[in-house]
Amino acid sequence: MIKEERQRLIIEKLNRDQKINLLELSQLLNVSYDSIRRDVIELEDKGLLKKVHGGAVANSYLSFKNTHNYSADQQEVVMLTRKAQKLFYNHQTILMDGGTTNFHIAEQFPKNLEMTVITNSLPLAAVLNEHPKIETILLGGTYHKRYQITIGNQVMKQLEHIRVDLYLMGFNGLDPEVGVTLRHYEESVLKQKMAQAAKKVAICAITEKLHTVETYKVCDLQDIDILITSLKPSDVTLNAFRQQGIELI
Amino acid sequence: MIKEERQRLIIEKLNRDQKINLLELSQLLNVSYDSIRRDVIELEDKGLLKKVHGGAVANSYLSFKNTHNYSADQQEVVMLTRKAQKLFYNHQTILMDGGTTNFHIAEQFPKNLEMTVITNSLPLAAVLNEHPKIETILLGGTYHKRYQITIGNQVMKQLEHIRVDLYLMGFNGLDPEVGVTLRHYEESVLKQKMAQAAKKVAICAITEKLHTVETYKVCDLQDIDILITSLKPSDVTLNAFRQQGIELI
DNA sequence: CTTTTTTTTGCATTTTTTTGCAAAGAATTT
DNA sequence: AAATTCTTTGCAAAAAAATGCAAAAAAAAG
Repeated sequence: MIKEERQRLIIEKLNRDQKINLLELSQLLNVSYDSIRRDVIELEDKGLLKKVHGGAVANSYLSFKNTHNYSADQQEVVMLTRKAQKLFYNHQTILMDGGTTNFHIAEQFPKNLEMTVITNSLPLAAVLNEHPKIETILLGGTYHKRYQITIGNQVMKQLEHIRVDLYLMGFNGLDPEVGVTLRHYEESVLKQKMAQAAKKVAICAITEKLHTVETYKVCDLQDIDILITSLKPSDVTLNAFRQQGIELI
Repeated sequence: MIKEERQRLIIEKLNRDQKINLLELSQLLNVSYDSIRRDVIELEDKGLLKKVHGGAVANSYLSFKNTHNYSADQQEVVMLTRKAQKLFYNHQTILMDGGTTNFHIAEQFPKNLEMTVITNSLPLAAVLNEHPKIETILLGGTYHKRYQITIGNQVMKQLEHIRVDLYLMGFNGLDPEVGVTLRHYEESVLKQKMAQAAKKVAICAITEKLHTVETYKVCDLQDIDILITSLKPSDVTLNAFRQQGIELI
């Protein structure tokens, strides 16, 4: 039995039962315990499950948001959020705003990461509850019910007193010509201010958002320092970004 | 059976029954009492439930609203939150902090109530999502994971620029002699500031909290303007409050 | 078709985690 | 205040994980 087949079976069983037991599985598939364990390690690296003592569980096992319907895009998001983890290390202070991508990145922070996160997103603050070593600071302001973030003058004011190592910017569209664009005006202004408060600006772009242009412009390409993408380094699309001296991950 | 599976089953049972008993559960799952207890401790650390003597109860607002078998306490809360609705009318600006009582009061706001609510509680902001005509303003600051509120200097600063019609204060203990007391120091200071920012201060006290004294004092009885209680107006306990000119509901 | 290189696999050893137990200490009830 | 019930703590046995190593299998190179 080849490795790929085993791993496929593991994922299938995991989807059925929501959990697997290593010993049981090794007997079922008639391979050594170690092989199964190594398979599970690989699958965890791919972000397809979560390893626990004695077995593995589906990724969203104990979380509130297991209602998230995983689409075809999901695979790319998982990969991107895993890549994004390279940006974070202990004793940093970072700024993160709303958006599902940022939410997923925060979800995957290592449990022992010691960091300060400043945000205007309530779901983000909620998810950071799971990370005891992360200090969360919430920017106060008018609460926007749909996006579940705070916006407005008060947020802007607080940003004036803030200087962070990194700003992880959520956005709607990214285009080599136009720059970063957004659907919501108030947010676009806010994000400009946030970018000014950070030493470096990073964005995490699923392929779908590349070459997309929305109504309100946030900033030019040159204002971005780091781009996380799932495209291969050889992809011609990335040349424009490279010319601007943007670090690619 | 792996730990994660047990923990999932605990959470599931908890969501069904609203409470669990450790001994019963250890027999049901056929593991030692200690294992269950350790699971419950872990789950409490993750904020998924609250440990009590001999068992655990569902943690928050997330679940206990859709249950029908309210305990005696809960029935009182329901009655009190109904009474509290008299305090609110259109075009007011009110200040509300954290705590389950305030949460339940906000839940029961009429859907057409037009009001501005300023709060430092994330669950409160979340529940006000259901009330389209209420404008929510969130006070920013350091996020306290356990209480799910913002605290600290930044909150204090924002309060300096605020003047509201009513402050609905959450608290732990109320005593005619000592005044209003709290378990958490930082919060007690914050509440003092909040009281100063309001024209009137109201508190909503279940009978259990009357004559309870906690570690940190927030304010004297005379700083309270309105008390919502389920005691009958004839109750002698209330005389002390009446003498201070506190309006009783 | 060999030989070399790489990958995969199973096994033994060490290290870590989990688990159940018992005794001591708190809290709750009677 | 005594009795009961539950918690906490330390400990040791058991279970599982990580690590290093060598044989087997597969892939690549010659």
